[in-house]
Amino acid sequence: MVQNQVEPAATTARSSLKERQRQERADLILQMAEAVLSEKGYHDTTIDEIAARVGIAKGTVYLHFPSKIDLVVALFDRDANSFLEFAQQVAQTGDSARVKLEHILRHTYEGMRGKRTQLFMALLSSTSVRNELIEKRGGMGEQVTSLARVIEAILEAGKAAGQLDATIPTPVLLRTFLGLLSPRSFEPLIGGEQVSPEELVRYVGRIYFQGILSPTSQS
Amino acid sequence: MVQNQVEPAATTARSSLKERQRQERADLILQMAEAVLSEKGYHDTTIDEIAARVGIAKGTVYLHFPSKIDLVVALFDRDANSFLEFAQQVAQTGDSARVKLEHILRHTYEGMRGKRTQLFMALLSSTSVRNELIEKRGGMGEQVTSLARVIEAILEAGKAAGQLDATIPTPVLLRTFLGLLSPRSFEPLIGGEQVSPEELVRYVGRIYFQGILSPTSQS
Amino acid sequence: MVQNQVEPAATTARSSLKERQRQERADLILQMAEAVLSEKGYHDTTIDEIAARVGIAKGTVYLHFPSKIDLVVALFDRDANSFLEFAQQVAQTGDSARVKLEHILRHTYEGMRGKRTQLFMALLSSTSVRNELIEKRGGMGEQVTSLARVIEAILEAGKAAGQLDATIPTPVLLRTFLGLLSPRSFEPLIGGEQVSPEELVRYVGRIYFQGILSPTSQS
Amino acid sequence: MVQNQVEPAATTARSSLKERQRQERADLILQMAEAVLSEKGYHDTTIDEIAARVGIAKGTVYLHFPSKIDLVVALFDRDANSFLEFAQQVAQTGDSARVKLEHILRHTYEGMRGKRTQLFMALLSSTSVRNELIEKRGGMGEQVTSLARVIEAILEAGKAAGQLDATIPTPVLLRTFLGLLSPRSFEPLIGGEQVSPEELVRYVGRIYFQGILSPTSQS
DNA sequence: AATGAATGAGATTTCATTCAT
DNA sequence: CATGAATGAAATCTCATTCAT
Repeated sequence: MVQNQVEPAATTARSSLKERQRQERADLILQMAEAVLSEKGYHDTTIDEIAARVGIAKGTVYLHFPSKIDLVVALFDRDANSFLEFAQQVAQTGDSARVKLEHILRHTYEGMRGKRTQLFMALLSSTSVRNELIEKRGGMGEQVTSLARVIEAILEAGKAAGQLDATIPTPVLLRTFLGLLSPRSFEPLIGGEQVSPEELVRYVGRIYFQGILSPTSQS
Repeated sequence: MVQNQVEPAATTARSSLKERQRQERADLILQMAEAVLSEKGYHDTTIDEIAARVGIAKGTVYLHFPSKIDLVVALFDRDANSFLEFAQQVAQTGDSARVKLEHILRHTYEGMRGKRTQLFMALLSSTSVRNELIEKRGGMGEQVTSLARVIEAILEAGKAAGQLDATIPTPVLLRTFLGLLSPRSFEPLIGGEQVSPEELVRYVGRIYFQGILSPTSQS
Repeated sequence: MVQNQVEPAATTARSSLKERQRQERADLILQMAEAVLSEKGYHDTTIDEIAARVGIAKGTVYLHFPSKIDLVVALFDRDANSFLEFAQQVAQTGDSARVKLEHILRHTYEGMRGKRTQLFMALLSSTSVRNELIEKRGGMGEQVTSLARVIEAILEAGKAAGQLDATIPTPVLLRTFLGLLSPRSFEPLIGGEQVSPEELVRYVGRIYFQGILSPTSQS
Repeated sequence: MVQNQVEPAATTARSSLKERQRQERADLILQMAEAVLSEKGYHDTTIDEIAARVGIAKGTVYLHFPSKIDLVVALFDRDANSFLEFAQQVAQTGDSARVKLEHILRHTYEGMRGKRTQLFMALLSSTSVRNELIEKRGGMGEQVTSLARVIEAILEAGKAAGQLDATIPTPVLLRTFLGLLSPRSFEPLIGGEQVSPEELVRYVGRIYFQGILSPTSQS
C-alpha cells in the first residue's frame, strides 16, 4: 500500500528502462518489417518472417503490434510523421519554392531516408493496404492530408511570390511533385544506379522547374 | 500478324469459330480480371470472384489460364502490347519529341485506356506481382524493355534534333516521364476529378517540357 | 445458349442429385459435429476433428458452413426446429396438459432424440456459445422463444382448464419444466443408467405433477 | 480443522501473517476468477483478465495456482465445500425432508451464494471442464459424491419417515432436485427477474413436493 | 515474491489448384 | 468442354505457461 513513495526516481528509472527496452524491441520489429515489406509487399510479408528476422517468436510481434495491419500503420505513421516534420521545417525557411521543394527531393532521395520514403510511397499507393485500412480503420490517417497541405502551401506561396507558374492548378503541381518522390518504382525497368542522389536532385529539379526542352529551343 | 487467313475452309471455319469463341471467352475473363484487380489488388483478387463476374465456373478460368499469375501476365501483356504498339506508331510520326510524348500522355489519360494503363502501371510497380513473376517465370517480359526502348528512342531523337535538353541523362528523362503516366496513384490523397484528361495533358506537358517556374521568372 | 431447354427434367434431376449429395454431406458433417460437440463442448471441438471423423478435408467443412459458429447454429436450428415441431404437434392434441407435457418428456428422453436434445439443451445454456452468438449474430434465434411460447401455451391452457395450479406463475412452471428436460447434465454425478426412459417419464412426470411427498402425507 | 493454533509466537506470527496475506490474495484471485468465469465460461476466461481485475501481474496468479484448471478446481472445491458444509448442517437438524431441502433451495437462490452455486452448477455440467479435469486429474473430486450422498441421505430419511414417496427411486429424486438448483440457466429464455428468491423457493418447493396439478384436481 | 515479456502450440479461416462427373 | 466440390498448404492471431529480472 505504501509503495513507490520514497523513491520515485528509482521507479521511473526502472519503468523508463523497461519502456526503453520495449521501444527498442518495437523499433527492431519495425525495422525488419520495413525490410520485408519493401521486399515482398504487404500480403507476402508474413509475421513469421518478420519474427524470424528479428530472432523472436511470432507471439512477441503481437505483443507490440496487435495485428499485421497495425504494424504497417505504425511503420507508415513513423515515416509519414518523419516526412511531414521535415517538410514542415523546410516550409518554414525563407527559401524560394524551388529551393524548398528541392530540399524535399534531396531528403527523399538520400540514403536510408530514401528507402523509408520508398516504402511510404509504396504503401500510400498500395491497393491492398488502402482497402485494408479503410475497412479496419476508416481512412489513411491525417498525416497524409497534412503532408499534402504543407506542400500545397509551398506551391501556393511560390505562386503568390511570382516564382511559380500560377496558370497551372495547384493540385496538378502537387500530384506531379509527389510523383517525383518515388521514381524508384521504375528502377527494375531500368536497372542499377547510374546517378547519385545529388545529381538526381539536380536533374529532376531542373525538369520539374525548367522543363526538359533544350534552353535554346524555349520560345 | 498474318495468321489463319488462307487456311482451307471447313475445318478451319469450325476451328476458327471455336477459336473465336475461345478468344471471346478469354477476353471476357481478362476484362473482369482487370476490373477486380484494379479494385482489390493482386492478392485480394480471387479466381472465384473473377469467375462469378464472368458468370462461369472457377474451373473454366483455368481452362484458359493455367494459373492466377498467368492471368495477370496475359493482362499485362495485352496492355503492354497495346501500349507498345501505340508508342511505336507515335514514334514513327514526324512530330517533335514533345508532340510525340504528349500523344502518349493523352492516350494514357483518356477513357478506358486510362484505366488499363493505370492497372498496367500498378502491376509494373507491384512488389508482389514482380516477385511472383520472377519466381515462377524469370522476369517481367520483354515488352517492358521494348517500351522503355521506344520512349528512350523518342527522347534521344529529341535530343539529337536539339529539341530536348541533352545535359539531362536519358534514363532520368525516361523515369520521370513514366512517373507522369500514373498520377492517379495519388488520387486518394487529393480527391475527385477536377481536371479533364485534355487539360491534364496540357498542364502535365507544360510542366514536363517547360517546367513550373513562372515564365517571367525564367532567366 | 440453347441449353437445358428440352429436358428440364434431366437438369432438375441432375441438380437435385447434386443438391441431394450436398445435403447428405452437410448432414454427415452435422452428425459428426454433433458427436464431437457433445463429447468435448464448443471450444474443444476443432474443425479438424470434425473433418477427420467425416473423412474429408478441413476446407470441405467450410464449403458447407461458413464458420464454426455457423455449424453450431445449423445444428442448433435443426434440433430446435425438430423439437419445436414436435412440441407444436403435441400442443394441438386434445390431451390434458399433463399428458402433453409427458409426451414432450418422453420424446426428449428417448433414444437418438435424447442425445440431440441433450446437445440442444447444453448449447442453450452454454455461456461461450451464447456469447459467441450474441456477438456474431444478435441473439439465439426465434425458435427458442417460439419453443418457450408453445410450452407456455400448454401450461396456461392447463391452468385455464383447472388442471394446473394457477397460483404458480407460468414462468416458474416453464423454467422448472425445461429443467427437467436435461437431467442428464447430472449424470456424471450419479453414474450409469439404472432407469429406462419410460420409467423416467413416469417418475419425473409424477414428481412434476404430483410432487414427491408421500400420498398419505399430503395434507 | 485444528491448525496453526498453538504454535510458538514470533515465527508463526510472521508466517501466519504472510500466510494470511497469501490467503487473502488467493481469495481475491478466486473472486475475480469466479466473476469472469460466470461471465465468459471456461475457455473465454483468460488468466490475463483475471490478473487485470485483481490488479496483479499474470505471473502472480501462477504463484497461487499452478494452472488455469487448478484455479477452477480451487473455485469448484471452495464452492463445493461451502455447499457441502451447509448441506451437512441442514441434514443434521431435526426438520422434515421438505424443510431441509427447502433450506437448501433457499440457500442456493439467495444473493451472492446464488451466483456461486450458479457457477458451481455450471462447472459441474460443463463438458470442457469435465474433460479437462478427467484428463489432468482423474475425476471431479470427492466433494461431488459427498454432496450427492448428503442429499441422498436426506431423501432416504424422508422416505423412511414416511414423508416422501418411497416408490420413486432415490437417484431420480436426487437428479431432479439438483436440476432445481440451477433454474437460471434458462434465464435468457425468459428475461429479467420477476420473482424474488423467497417466492421462488415457495413456488419451486411446492412444485417439487406437491406437484403442479391444481389441488382440486388431485385425486 | 512479483512482474510481464517471451514463447510456441494450436485454432480458425482462405483460396489457388485439381479432378471426377 | 464446363463444372464446382474437394483439397490442404499457409497465414493470422490467441493465450496458457515459463522465466529472467
